[in-house]
Amino acid sequence: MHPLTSLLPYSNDHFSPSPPHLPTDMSQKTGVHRHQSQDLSGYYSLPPGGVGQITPSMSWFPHSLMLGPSGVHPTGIPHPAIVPPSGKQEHDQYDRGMYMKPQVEVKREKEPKKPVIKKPLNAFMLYMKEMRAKVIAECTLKESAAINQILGRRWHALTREEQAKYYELARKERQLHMQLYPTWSARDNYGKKKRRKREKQQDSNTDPGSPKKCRARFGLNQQTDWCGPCR
DNA sequence: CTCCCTTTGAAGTAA
DNA sequence: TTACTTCAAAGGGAG
Repeated sequence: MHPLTSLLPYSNDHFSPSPPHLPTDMSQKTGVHRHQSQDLSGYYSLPPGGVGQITPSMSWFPHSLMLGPSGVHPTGIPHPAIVPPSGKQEHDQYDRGMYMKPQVEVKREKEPKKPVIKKPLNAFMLYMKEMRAKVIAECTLKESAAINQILGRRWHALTREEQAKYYELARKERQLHMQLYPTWSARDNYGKKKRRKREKQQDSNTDPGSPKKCRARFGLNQQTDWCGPCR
């Protein structure tokens, strides 16, 4: 289970700050302020003097300062978005506990290199995290690309209420992320991944592009052009 | 080793 | 504004 999401009391909608029928997320841009997110302290029972006091200048912080000896954030929330900057940061974070690796204590002399703070997961990503194992078990597939296609279909097959759960969860992830790293921006990770191809995703006629774009272009219903044992 | 693939959604950039 | 791009996860496959 996602160490962060496991903290989120989304088991029910009793808190439901917004109607559950939509991915209502307008609040994040319009209402919520980066330093004073009203409702979060209640959700995560942040100690007074916890993240609420994070100053913009502390947007990134050496683990030695902000994380306890066990790598736990002062709030007690082991946020998984922090990933050691060294080596590959893509396939070894979150549930492997690697984000807790005390990379500063290993090589502390050198400049403490900013820890990589990853993007918060969106609703679909959270859904994938939760359902991936189940799909793999059902389908005997292993390749993530194939699994993700199935998950994409299943995502669309969900009811609005079912999706709303993940939208709500994602909203909280973003809010928590915002509290923990007030000055973080998605821009920070731009260009961190090296891409081999892509270049120019041009020509809309000969190259249909991704299924998503293709469906959008032709107005296809995603349900229709799928078949196979894994539905 | 590292990147690609593949999905959706959030957020960034460029026009 | 609008359109396009990048990155979040994941793990087998490819280079």
